[in-house]
Amino acid sequence: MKCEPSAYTIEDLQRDGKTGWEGVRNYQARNFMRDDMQVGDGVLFYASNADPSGVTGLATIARAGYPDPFAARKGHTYYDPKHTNERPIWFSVELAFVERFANVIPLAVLKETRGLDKMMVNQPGSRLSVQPVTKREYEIACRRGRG
DNA sequence: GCCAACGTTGGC
DNA sequence: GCCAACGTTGGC
Repeated sequence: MKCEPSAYTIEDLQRDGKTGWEGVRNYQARNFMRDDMQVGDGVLFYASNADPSGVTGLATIARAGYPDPFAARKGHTYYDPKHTNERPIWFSVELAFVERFANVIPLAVLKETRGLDKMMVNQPGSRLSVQPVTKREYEIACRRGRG
């Protein structure tokens, strides 16, 4: 799951312990959160538009997909008039902090790591803010992040 | 800050 | 339903 450091970081998550992941407004990313994420699933936390961009730590799914509360809040940045409580369009999950990597795994390192070549984030033009990761890729990334 | 890639919007 | 215009993402 990607986020720009100006919005939220792994340090913020460490401080908060838990956070709701609101504001995803892309249907494919929405589908991953709504349909595929289960409580206890592992999450690679990725800092985008960062220096360097890369995986900064680990989180876990603390609450599976539920309607994005801000999508129904008039006046909120994330408000969408087409979204209602009866017919929700946008979904959130809750993340819980797991671990902060001592060193960021920069994107360039992800790209050259054996076994991660098929990872979505390594495909050209891959902008989705929520992407699937295989168990194997997750484990390889963990090893890298822990040095 | 540039710009390529990509998603969304809206006129027709 | 096509597709040009436009907005956003995000690496560099």
